[in-house]
This record gives sequence, structure tokens and C-alpha cells, in this order.
Amino acid sequence: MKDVASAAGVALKTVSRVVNGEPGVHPETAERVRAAIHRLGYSRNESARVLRRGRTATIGLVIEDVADPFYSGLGRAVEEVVIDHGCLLLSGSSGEQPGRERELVETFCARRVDGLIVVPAGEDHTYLRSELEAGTPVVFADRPPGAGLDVDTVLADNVSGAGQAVRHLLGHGHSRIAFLGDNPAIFTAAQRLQGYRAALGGLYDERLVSMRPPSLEAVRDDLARMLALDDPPTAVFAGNGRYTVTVLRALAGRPLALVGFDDFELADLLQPGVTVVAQDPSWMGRVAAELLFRRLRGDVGPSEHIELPVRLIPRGSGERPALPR
Amino acid sequence: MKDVASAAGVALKTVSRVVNGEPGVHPETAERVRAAIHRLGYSRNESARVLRRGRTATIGLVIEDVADPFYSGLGRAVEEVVIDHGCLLLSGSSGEQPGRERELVETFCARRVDGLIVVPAGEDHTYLRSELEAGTPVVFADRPPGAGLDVDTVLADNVSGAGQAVRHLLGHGHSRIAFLGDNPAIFTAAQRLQGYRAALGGLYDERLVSMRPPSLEAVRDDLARMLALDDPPTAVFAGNGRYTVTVLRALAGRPLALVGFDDFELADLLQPGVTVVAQDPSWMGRVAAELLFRRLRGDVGPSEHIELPVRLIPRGSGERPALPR
DNA sequence: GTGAAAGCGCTAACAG
DNA sequence: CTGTTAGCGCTTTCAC
Repeated sequence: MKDVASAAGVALKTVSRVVNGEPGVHPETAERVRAAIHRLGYSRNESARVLRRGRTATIGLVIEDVADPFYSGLGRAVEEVVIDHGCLLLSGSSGEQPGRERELVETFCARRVDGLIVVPAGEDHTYLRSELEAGTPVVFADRPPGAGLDVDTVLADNVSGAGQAVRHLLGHGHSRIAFLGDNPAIFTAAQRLQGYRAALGGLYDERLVSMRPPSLEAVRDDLARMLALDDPPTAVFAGNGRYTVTVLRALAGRPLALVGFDDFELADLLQPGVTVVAQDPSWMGRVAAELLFRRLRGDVGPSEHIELPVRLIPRGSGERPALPR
Repeated sequence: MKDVASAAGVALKTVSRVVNGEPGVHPETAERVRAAIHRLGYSRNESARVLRRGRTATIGLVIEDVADPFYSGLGRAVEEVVIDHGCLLLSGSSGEQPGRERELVETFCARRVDGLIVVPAGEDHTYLRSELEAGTPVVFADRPPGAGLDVDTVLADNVSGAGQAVRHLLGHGHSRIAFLGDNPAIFTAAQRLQGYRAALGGLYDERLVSMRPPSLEAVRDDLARMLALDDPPTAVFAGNGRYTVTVLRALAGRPLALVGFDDFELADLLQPGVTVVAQDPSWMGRVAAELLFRRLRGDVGPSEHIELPVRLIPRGSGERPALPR
């Protein structure tokens, strides 16, 4: 900038004014400065700018896995909003590891991101308190923070979504409905179990429930065990997108009814089409990002807890009748 | 840092030493400093550090769309490598728009990223020249840069992959093989067309080729037009993952043979399973990122052009015989 | 309209 | 082992 200034025969500050589009520069001077900038191939050093201004125009996003379609859809929507606000997105995957989540968040904070959107992997977020007190807005998406932290959240209506799935299957004559879902330590998994259990009422049978990370072998074993019962399941409710796919593989053509939580590409092309309770990851991302920018603009109202509706999409697999054994 | 220093009763520089794990600090002093850091909730301001040191420990990644499974797989692998090197990833989607690609790259450069990985959308990358001369390493992945830029590239072997697909179909008795692919301005699409054409030789018929963005309507129209020919196609080669899915929808159960470029989740669960020419996006991402870090470590050899092999995975759709009309 | 000076928080270079 | 000083490139403040 100094070089540009002397090349254009003006003071440092004038170059700064031109670069930032500030008013109060004679058009001719501005033109001379621009010419010098172009000639020297100058581009503003953002680090210095950030250091001086205190704002980085950067948002941090921590998700579970960028390669998971749900989270990448969410991420894409966040990116869109962030770019529209003239900011950049720093992102990282926690891989469902609390330690990694914390590391990422702390690294982002050390880089002074202006705000954070977090899909938490851990249970304890007290480490965020000082950052929050320092005024960095944080929005939790998909899952809430651990106890004792009062921040904005954007969640899906998991409980009622699971209820819809179960009632749909009940309506098609099923009374033995298995639930296969992820580790109940994961908020969404626990919520969906809760919705499942509530909707089943007296029909609930814990032998038809299995919750652990979705490996094909595990799911296959669990299903085999359930199908060997005297009163085996005639339908399955799968707790998330990855589970749905894994269950499909494990079922290997067995004609059980199936409803999955989360929509996925090609669900309609399978035979039968897969009935799902669909969330809208882009919507969640957009809502979370917009809420964050509202905070960044100075909205200091009480923390908001947005719950996005989900909807059941019948495609065939969930409408299979309950066959006699 | 100043506050920490006075709280611990030491000089600024000593705090700096402790924070950076530099040697030459008495363990007891270091402990006192650490206590003060903890007590005050201090965390280093990275912007100031970057300003002073000149390196940001940040890598920029420009891809087409974070929500596309191919690119998100690539992105995830890049992220992994970047984190392993103690850096952070700034990423953005070009959405296949050259202007957006350029904007992202320039913004990243203004933020002084240490290196860039780019899946280009545009044809002209002369705007990168000054940055390259300034010493910022850049690796192009999936697609090469426009003419006149001598940088590292990591590409898939598109031509021979397309050839494999076509020969596979020829081997199953097809001689009328349609090619549906994306806009030929996109490098990979053009390369695959070239491989298709070369493998078909005299059987090539331009009426069986359609290249444009993959909308369901367009694909449906094109297929209908081809199927109405006197000598209609009995097989389809789809130019990329999105195309494969779109073609499957457009075919709506018609028993044409199909081979798609790019593997996708569930390809094995469809009926019949979808035969594909599979690339490995994670591999591409990892190779690109590792090459970038090699450059960052000072490797100044001539630019490298890595071509990753692809492999055909038969699953059923590509082994359907050529039925008489 | 334009400019000079101060300082953001840190690290490099050099003393002690 | 510890401290002092200078300055990274910019914006802020205030003066002209």
C-alpha cells in the first residue's frame, strides 16, 4: 500500500480510502491510485486489516462430516448465506469426536471468526462460555449444546417425525416395528427413539430396538436376531439416512416394510421406493446462518430455539402390508 | 498477551515463547505463564501472528459444489490432509461459474492462503499468474487450468475410462451406444466424449450423442429422440454421476444397458445394479493436497501432472444384452 | 479533499 | 534463560 501510495504520488490513507471505496477522494486522484494498484498488482492484506479492525469477515462451521450428504447440503446452504454477506467460510469435520469438535472450535476462535455454526459431537460445551461472553455469536444446528449453555439452536422436529413414521406403519397393519438407530448418546438418535417409543405405546418391545453405529455387520446381526424371535418384526424404522441404506443392504430383499429418517437421492429409484421422513438440510443451514447474521447485526434478544418440521414421503417401502409370518 | 505477561510478572516475549512452545524458558516460569493464560482465558490472536509471520497456515479449496458427492468426498480428503499439517481449510463452491471461481480465488489470495487447490470452472486462469509468481503454490484437481499456465495437476484418466465403458458394452453385443454427458466446455465431459468416440471408431454416430447440463427434461427429450431413430441405441454411456442418475430416471425402467462414469452410493442396490467406471474422489483429494504440501515444503521441481486410474465395476446394468428392437 | 501519526497483537532480531 | 525494540500492513483519529 505504501508502494502504491508513492507510485500514485499520494498518501497512504488516500490509497486506503480508494481500496475501501470510502468517499472523499477526488475522482481523478482515485483513478490515479487505481492505475497504480493495477500496475503493481497490489491486493489488500486482509490479515493486517483484520488485525486493525477486529472483525475477520469469517464464519466457522463445524459439522460431523463434509462428505455426508445431509451435512454437505447443510454446509452448502450455510456457504451461500455466508458469501452473500461478504464473508468466507472456514469449515471442518468433527467426525463425531468431541475432542476434534473442541479443537476445531478453539482453532476457529483463535482465528477470531466472527461467528460459529456448530453441529456438536460432544456433550460438554462449557469451553465455549468465555467465547460467548466475549460476544462471538454461536448457533447450534441439528443438535443442541450440552447442559448449561444458553445459545440459539435450529433443530428438526425429530420426535414428531419418528412418531409420524411409526403411525404410518401402524396404519398399514404393522404392530411389530423394529427401530435401528445410531448411538443414543447422539441427540437426534435419542429423540427419534423417544418419538418411536411414544407412538408405539404398549406395543413397545425393547427386543426390537438396537442402537449403535451403523456397520453392515452389526445391522445384519441385529436384524437376524430380531427376525428369529417368536414374534418377529414385520417393519423397520431406520433412525437416519445412513442407517436406512445399511438396513436396505442387510435386508437383502426380504419384504419387510421400511421407513427411514432422512431423505436420500435415489430413494425413489429403488424398488420399492423408500418411504422416508424427510428433513431439509439446506433449509436448516440457511436458517442457522441467517440467525447467526442477525446476531452479528446486533440482535441481542433472548436465545431462539427453532424447530423445523419434517414430512413423511410415502414411496412404497412403508406401505407394504404386514404379511403373516 | 501483554496482560498475561504482567499477570505472570514476565516480559511479553516470554509469554510468546510459552505460547509457541519455544525452548529456553524455565519450567517454573512457563508454569506461571500457563496459569496466567488459563486464568485470563487468553488465546493467541492468529491475525496478528499471521501478519507478523507472513504465513497463514490456511489452504484455500475451490470446488464446483460442496454438496456434490464427488466433490465433497474430494473435499473431505483435502481437509484431512490439511488438518494433519496443522492448517485450516477455507473452502468455497464455484457452482460451475468462472466468475465465481475467480472471485473465490482472489478472495483467498487476499487472505494470503499459503496454497490453493482448485477445481476450475473457467477456461482462463491468467489471473493466477501474479499469485503464482509471488510463490503461492496451486494444484488443479479434476480439471486442468486454461492454456498458458504451468501448474501441478491431478486428473483422472477420463479418456481410457470412457474407452473401458464403451468396450465393455461392445463386448456385450451393443453397437448402438448413446453418450449423454455434460457441456463439452467442461474438461472431463470433453475427455470422456473423446474416449467414447475413439473406442467406437466407425460405429460413432453423432445422432447418439447429446451434451448439455443434466436436467431431467433435457435427458428425457434426448433419449426419446434417439429411441425414435430407425436404428436406436440399445445402450447408454452416461458422462458423470449426476447424468447416470438422471438417465436412470429418464429411462424409467426401459431395459437399455447402462454404464455410468463415477460410482455412487446405492449403485449396487438398484435393480439391476449399475455398472460404473469408478473414480476415487478421496484419493484425488489426498494426492492433490499432499502434492501441495510438498510444494509448500519447498519442492520446486517441474510441475507434475498426475493421472489417476479408474476402474470399471460391473453390477448388471452394463451386462444387459443388446435386445433386438 | 487529503495527510500524518498512532497502534491493532504479535514475532524476529538482538541484547543481556 | 529472559527482556527490549522494531515493525508486519492496515485503519482510526484528528489535523490541515
